[in-house]
Amino acid sequence: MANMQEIARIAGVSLGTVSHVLNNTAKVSEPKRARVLEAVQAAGYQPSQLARGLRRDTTNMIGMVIPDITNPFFPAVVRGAEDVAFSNGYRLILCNTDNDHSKEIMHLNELRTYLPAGLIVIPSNFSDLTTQAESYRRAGSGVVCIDRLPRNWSGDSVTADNEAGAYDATRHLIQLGHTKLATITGPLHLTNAMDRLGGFKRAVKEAKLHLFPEYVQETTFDKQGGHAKTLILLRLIPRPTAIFAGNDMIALGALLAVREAGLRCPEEISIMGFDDLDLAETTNPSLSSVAQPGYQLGTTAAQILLDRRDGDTSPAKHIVLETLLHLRNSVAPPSEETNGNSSAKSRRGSKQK
Amino acid sequence: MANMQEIARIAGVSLGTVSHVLNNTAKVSEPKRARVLEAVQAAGYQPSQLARGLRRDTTNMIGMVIPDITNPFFPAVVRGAEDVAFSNGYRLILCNTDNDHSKEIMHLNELRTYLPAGLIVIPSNFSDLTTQAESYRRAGSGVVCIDRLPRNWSGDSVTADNEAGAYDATRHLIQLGHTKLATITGPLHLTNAMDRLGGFKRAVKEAKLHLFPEYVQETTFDKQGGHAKTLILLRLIPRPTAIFAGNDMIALGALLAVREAGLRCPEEISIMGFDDLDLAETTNPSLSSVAQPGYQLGTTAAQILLDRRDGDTSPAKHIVLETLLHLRNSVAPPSEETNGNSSAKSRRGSKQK
DNA sequence: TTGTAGGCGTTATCAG
DNA sequence: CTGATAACGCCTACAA
Repeated sequence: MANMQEIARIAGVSLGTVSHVLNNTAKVSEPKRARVLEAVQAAGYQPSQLARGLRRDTTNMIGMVIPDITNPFFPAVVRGAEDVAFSNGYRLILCNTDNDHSKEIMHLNELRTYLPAGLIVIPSNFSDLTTQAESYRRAGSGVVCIDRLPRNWSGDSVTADNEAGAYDATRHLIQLGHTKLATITGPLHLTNAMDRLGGFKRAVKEAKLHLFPEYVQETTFDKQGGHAKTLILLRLIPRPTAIFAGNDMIALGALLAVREAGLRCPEEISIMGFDDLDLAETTNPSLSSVAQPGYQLGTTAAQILLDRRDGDTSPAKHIVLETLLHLRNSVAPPSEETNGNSSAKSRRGSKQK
Repeated sequence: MANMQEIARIAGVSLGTVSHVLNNTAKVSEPKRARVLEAVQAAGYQPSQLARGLRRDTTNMIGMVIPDITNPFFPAVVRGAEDVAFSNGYRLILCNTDNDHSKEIMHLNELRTYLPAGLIVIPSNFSDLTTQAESYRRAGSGVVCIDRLPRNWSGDSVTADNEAGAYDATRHLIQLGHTKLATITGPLHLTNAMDRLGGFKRAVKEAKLHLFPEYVQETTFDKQGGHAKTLILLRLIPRPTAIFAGNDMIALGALLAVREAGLRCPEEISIMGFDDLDLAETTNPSLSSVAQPGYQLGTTAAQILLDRRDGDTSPAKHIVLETLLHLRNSVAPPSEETNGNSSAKSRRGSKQK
């Protein structure tokens, strides 16, 4: 590859001048300017990002650390971040942590040596990233946590309104007449799982419904977990008539388990998901779910990073994006038999909807 | 961040010595060695990848250029590449092209200035990447094309056996007794779409079935395309009894269109997909599909890159991974009425399966 | 075995 | 306005 020296030679100017026209860092006479640009064009010259980064003490890379790109919720987030990054001249380095904190630390440590413009992190765990973030901040690059937050996180963050989303979804189930509501949560050391449980509980409490401890099952955010915990719920007496799943993968597992158990959804049991993945509309029955703006999670985070880089030194931002209840066919009012002990009143209430 | 100079000072040795123990590039006496290591530990030192790359003329980054991470087939590919890369100390820079060739060129040009160890590309288009690849090769880094190939590609490649996969799937439909087979292909300037059409045609021809030109519809690799083209196919007389979709997204659109048209799948029309995405098992009916090893596509490509970097100068590799027909509920023998003009013989044949 | 010094391609400072 | 020149942090001859 041609370098600046070469361009300078071709254009018949000094190396410094080339740099000046490339970076608009000083006025250069029109004729020389033109000659430089021409030489750049002719040689197909592109400045070495490596050398530039070394010299400027920062690069145009943004580190993106996520649990697993294979999890269907994350691609949209990554894409959002990449779109904003790319259109501003930044590139993404993608790292999967598999929710393994040691892997996360490795990535964080090494990424720093690239002097990235910033970092977008979906924390793998209950881990405390404060130290790491501090070290990034000292190096002049920001860190934004999204989707879920590490313990004691005081830096910039972008999350969905998990609590409100869960509350809305649960309330909807209650308004349909359900009184025996169960939930299968994600790992409760993750703030999003915890917040969703919080919203669920608030709605249940507000409706003055009794919540059996066994009606709250914790598992991993995947199909297997949803499947296993649903089988447990279905064996309970009284059996719940509605399950609020911590995310769509769990809901999918629940759907499978319900079918295996010979029950019909939504007639005998309602299932509500969270995330509103594409698959929600193609399952059978299609899945009602709380839609969360994954793409915007990514764009917002990237934008914050760029703003910070442009000198925004305002206090830490904690952006919370709204969710939206997307109703499909996996929820319905409880049937007479399955809801035997609920009052006629509440059932009538559900009919009004 | 501490640098080597600092470590040298702490350990009371010279900068060169630090480098030597870090890279095992010369024998260093045990006491000094220990002191260096200790200093490294204490300071939490990590070498600057930027400086190292500049000096070594290559970095531990691998550029990965794909159409769109949001397309459900690609995350597995990316993950495969990342896993092999990561476990060998390499990192991935992810770039989305949206099948836009100019965007692809931009990425390719800029990525080069990072001096990446190599490039994994899912070509966006019918574009000729030979020039680009040549320039990478001159810079000492390899380029591997996967999933589909650019025109005239003579470098390393990893693809699924699209032709054979499509052939197997079509043959299966034929063996079930279908004689009126249609296909909805992806963009035919993409080699994978073209190869799948090739396999389809080979099976049809081999069975001596007539193929109406209208039975071959070309569209984009997405749900909308599948939906629109299916509506066209359903209006045809005679109406096809089986549709081989170029990928699962198209198949999904087909499923939707069939349902909208008031037809039943698979009773009145069979649908076969390609990719075997996760969603294939949750659709209604679940989707029969040709499974293609996305994850392996990624791992294999990354491995080739690493082998090349380790000095493998053998001729260009063209690795073709096998596909596997995954049968579910969206295909069935044609019914009497819909297949009125097929011979009793062929139908009997299908019953034997 | 250890240290010194040159240079990778840029940017930025500072004279001219 | 323009051109030297000194870093940025590291690797690697080469010398000692």
